[in-house]
Amino acid sequence: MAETQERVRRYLEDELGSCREADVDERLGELNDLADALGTATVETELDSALANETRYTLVRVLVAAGEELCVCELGAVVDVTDSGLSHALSALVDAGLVEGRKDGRWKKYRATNRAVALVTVLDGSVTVDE
Amino acid sequence: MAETQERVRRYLEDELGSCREADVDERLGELNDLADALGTATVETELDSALANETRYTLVRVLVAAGEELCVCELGAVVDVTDSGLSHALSALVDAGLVEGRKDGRWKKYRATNRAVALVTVLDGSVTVDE
DNA sequence: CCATTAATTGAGACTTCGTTCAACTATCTG
DNA sequence: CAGATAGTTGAACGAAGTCTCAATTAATGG
Repeated sequence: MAETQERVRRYLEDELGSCREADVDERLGELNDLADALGTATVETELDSALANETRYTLVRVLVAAGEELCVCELGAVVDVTDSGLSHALSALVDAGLVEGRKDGRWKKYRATNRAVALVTVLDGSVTVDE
Repeated sequence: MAETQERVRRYLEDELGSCREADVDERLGELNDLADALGTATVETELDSALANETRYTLVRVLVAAGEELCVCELGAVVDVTDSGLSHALSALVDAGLVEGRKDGRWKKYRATNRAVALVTVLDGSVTVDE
């Protein structure tokens, strides 16, 4: 930490030609302001984590593409895990707010939430962003 | 698999009142078409994985917020890992196409790519999607 | 009310991640 | 060229994640 400050000081000296204590402090302040504006980082990391697994990602995308509720038994035809694995995956997606479940007699149906639709839409698009 | 087909068959019988073999086949076909349209799933899972960690996510967001190159030494002031950990994180982000690095004398500077800007922008927004 | 089926839960095995430590490369400065 | 500094690399280890198995709950139908 003190170590880090020293390095930034030398960097600024290099960049600015000269450098006072105040400059280092100001720059570190700016950097911390940037970081502080990131209060929701944890929430969004959890969101990403939910999609950072092929089973879950496929489930979400199928549900988004379907645009309607699908039965667990139908989802089982789409991913290659046991019933148990499927259930664990769906429950993780519910926790992340990407999917909602509804029990219907002896069947259970899941559908994508608005958030899931928004996210998947953008992820699809982002891959083709030119740079 | 054969097990899954049986269950879907019973489900469709339940939903439709009756059900022929052809109906099951058709439904399974539809589901597989949905899944097949997801060819890029792996790529996007990797994208999400890159952001599914607080260190990396913070780095990307700081770089996006900064809107300019930042020196590794400056980034070190923002996340709480060793130099080595920071370097590993940045290299993972480069692999994911979210960040680009440039060597400048004895310093190294990183900046966010367009893809990173697009993704972060949407993730910021998605959290406030009402449902 | 017993058997069957849909789905979930928890425990445990196995894998993948994230971080640090130590060693290394490259650049600058005297 | 010697010493210091910026940053990277690879090995290693603990933590977290993902899957399966076995047991369990809940709904249905004879």
